[in-house]
Amino acid sequence: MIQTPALTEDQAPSIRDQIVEAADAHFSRYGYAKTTMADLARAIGFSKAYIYKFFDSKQAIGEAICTRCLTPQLATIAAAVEAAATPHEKVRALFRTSVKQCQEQFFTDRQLYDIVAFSRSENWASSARYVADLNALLESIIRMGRAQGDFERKTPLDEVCRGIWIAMLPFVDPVLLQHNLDDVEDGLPAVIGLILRSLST
Amino acid sequence: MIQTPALTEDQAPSIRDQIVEAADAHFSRYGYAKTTMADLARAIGFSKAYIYKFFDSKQAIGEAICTRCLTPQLATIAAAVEAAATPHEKVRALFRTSVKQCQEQFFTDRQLYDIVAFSRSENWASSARYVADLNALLESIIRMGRAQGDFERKTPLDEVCRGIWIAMLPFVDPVLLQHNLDDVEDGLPAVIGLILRSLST
DNA sequence: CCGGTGACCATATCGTAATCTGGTCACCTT
DNA sequence: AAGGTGACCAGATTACGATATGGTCACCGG
Repeated sequence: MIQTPALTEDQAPSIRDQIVEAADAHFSRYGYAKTTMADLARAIGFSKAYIYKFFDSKQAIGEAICTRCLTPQLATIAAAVEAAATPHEKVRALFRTSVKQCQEQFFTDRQLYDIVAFSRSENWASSARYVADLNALLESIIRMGRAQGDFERKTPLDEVCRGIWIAMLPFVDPVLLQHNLDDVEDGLPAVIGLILRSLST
Repeated sequence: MIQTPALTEDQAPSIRDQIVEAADAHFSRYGYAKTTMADLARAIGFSKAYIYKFFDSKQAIGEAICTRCLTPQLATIAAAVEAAATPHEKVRALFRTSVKQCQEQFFTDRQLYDIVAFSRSENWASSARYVADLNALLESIIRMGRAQGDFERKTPLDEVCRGIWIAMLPFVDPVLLQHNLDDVEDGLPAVIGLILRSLST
């Protein structure tokens, strides 16, 4: 199956890509709500109706933008986890960089942060994937930690992951993080410490 | 200093009490926002201005109602903690009954629940006291658990309490609890278990 | 002085008519 | 058929005057 046209070396960007690019620019400048489909259409020089040949809805475009934000964040987190030596350190790295990424986006790209937060609160597919991936990563770390004998093994794996995720919610959920920004400095280490102690044998 | 008039056995309720009573009735029927000071005034048969001789603001009345809700809840929680045998059980009792109280109020007195939630989100004195009291209770339990050798003692007490509180936020904060009602059944035991494991030696 | 109030003000809230926006569809052009 | 569009619609949103509300104050009667 041919994946892309791939006719020329630096081919003209596909219409779809143009839409995403325009959406990124507009969303990050004016926000999701205040950007209209007409704005996007004008930006790419086609009619509004044409956009619907590539995206089912405005939300679908929003999800694409979210994925665009979230994918590199996930990669950074995965890299940090990779770089950490012990399972303990990996758990710490997972949550510390996860929160740091969120915070950074909050201060540099407030508009996009709001979209991501909204996406999370509405449980869009883009956010659902991100959450699922983070949880899978967490689970794999705990599995490894158990295999190496660093973590306790009595509690059901699912329950442990569930508990950790909920405990981290105030920092890991963008909507909640907004209200807890001041608590990150002191509170985050406290919760991570709590989690690490709960995992220890 | 004389605390109450205390002239007759079942004396006429003080104006202040009448106001609180009327507020309780109106708030729980129509909600905080839709109850006007004029409504309250009419209910007690005095003028609106007169209410301000007893309360500085509508919010002050709201706080009185919150305290009225929260005080018995706190008593119930304290009793449950008292009844529990071990520090482990006391921690479990603290959070289980705390959440149960919230849930019950949510289903039986939705309007009042909303006021309490609002009070919490705005950090009114009524809620601040409740939170402070719960935290003090938690701290005393952990102190006892440490003294008895049931809980680990390395981690600073403050940090432990802080971490536990934040981890429980999704269930202990009325605003968040609303969005997590479905997660209580599975999630709450998971988080409490997590906390208990983190406390163990 | 104590118990109590009507009239008043700035702001919040509401009702609603006008406008805007997401989304659809028949249809056009090449 | 493939690429593309204007015109249209129901419901969301806005603008804004009218109304309602929290709060204050000078003042009244005994």
